[in-house]
Amino acid sequence: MKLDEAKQQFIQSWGVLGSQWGINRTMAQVHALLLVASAPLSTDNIMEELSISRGNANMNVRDLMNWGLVDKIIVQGDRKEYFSAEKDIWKVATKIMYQRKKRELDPMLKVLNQLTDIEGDKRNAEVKAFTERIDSIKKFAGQAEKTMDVMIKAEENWFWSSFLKLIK
Amino acid sequence: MKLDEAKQQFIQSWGVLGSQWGINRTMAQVHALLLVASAPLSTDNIMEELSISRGNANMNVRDLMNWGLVDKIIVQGDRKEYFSAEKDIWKVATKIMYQRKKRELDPMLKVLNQLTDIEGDKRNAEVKAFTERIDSIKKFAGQAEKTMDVMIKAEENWFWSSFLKLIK
DNA sequence: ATAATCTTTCAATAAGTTTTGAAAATTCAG
DNA sequence: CTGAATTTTCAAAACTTATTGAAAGATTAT
Repeated sequence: MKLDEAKQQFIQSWGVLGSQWGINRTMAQVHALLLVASAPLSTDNIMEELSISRGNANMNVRDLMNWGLVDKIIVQGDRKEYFSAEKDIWKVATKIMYQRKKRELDPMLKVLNQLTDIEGDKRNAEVKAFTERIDSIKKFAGQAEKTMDVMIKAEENWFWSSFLKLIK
Repeated sequence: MKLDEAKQQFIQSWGVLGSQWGINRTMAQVHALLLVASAPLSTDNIMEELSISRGNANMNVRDLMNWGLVDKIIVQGDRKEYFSAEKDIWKVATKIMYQRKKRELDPMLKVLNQLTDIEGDKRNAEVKAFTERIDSIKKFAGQAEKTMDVMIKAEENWFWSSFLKLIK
């Protein structure tokens, strides 16, 4: 396989994966493009490489910057802005984890916490069953949140080496 | 808050969360409904409670059964089928993890493995940079997969107690 | 076998999401 | 300040995914 072919392949596949992940397909493609680019790219480069509109390119690059996956690069004597992706895969993963935690876990805990204090007899079987179910979900979500926090803060080697020791 | 109100609240919120997760909103609502129901429900019950069509109810219940999150219950002397959700939250979580691994991680590894063997000089800086980047992603995804496999197979107490020891 | 009851399928439609492209806003050099 | 270059916004259009509901397919009681 030729290098350019492989890059194309990677970009397309990353896009498909992204959509299976609930991440916008174009955002995933822009990310992939910047990941395998040998130098920072401008909005025009991105538009051209992915055959997408200016608005689309701009929007997705900005989302990627908000996720902390892409940085803006200023080149002296050039009006255009250039963009470059974080290349350390552990950092990429923790940043994605952080976003998913924020979008998935945190709202869940928020909702669960609003669901305490049911009116009526606490000894009533129905009330008890419901409260206990919600509590077990809450407890679980709390543990998951702690785990993700640890992973997000962890240094790569520390985390994997400890984990592998643990599961051995 | 009244019990029925709290249940409604939980169902609606679980649905919203589901869609933020890339899980079909109705599927999440059906799941939530069955999670807090005090007895198994029929398709008609589900249609009524969630104000959805028969086709929709049927389809989502079947998806939930495929995920292993819901079981069909047969009641003697009743033609209708009833449905009941897995209540053990750890089992629910591992089943969801399994589906996500299948949809997200496995295809990623498949793609990455196709991207080896780039033609041309292996000492060429561009080729080298690309290959190394793909390899680091592959290595990472492989670790993540192993970790999820461990979690999916793990018994609840074993997993949390080990993990908490680790992060302490 | 027949009819009643229930489940499944699927084409049409509705709802939701992403993309475009042109206009508005911003930035910067002279 | 002016005007060229660039980025940002956003309403409309294209595309994608979910839902409906009626018809077809199963299943069971009589």
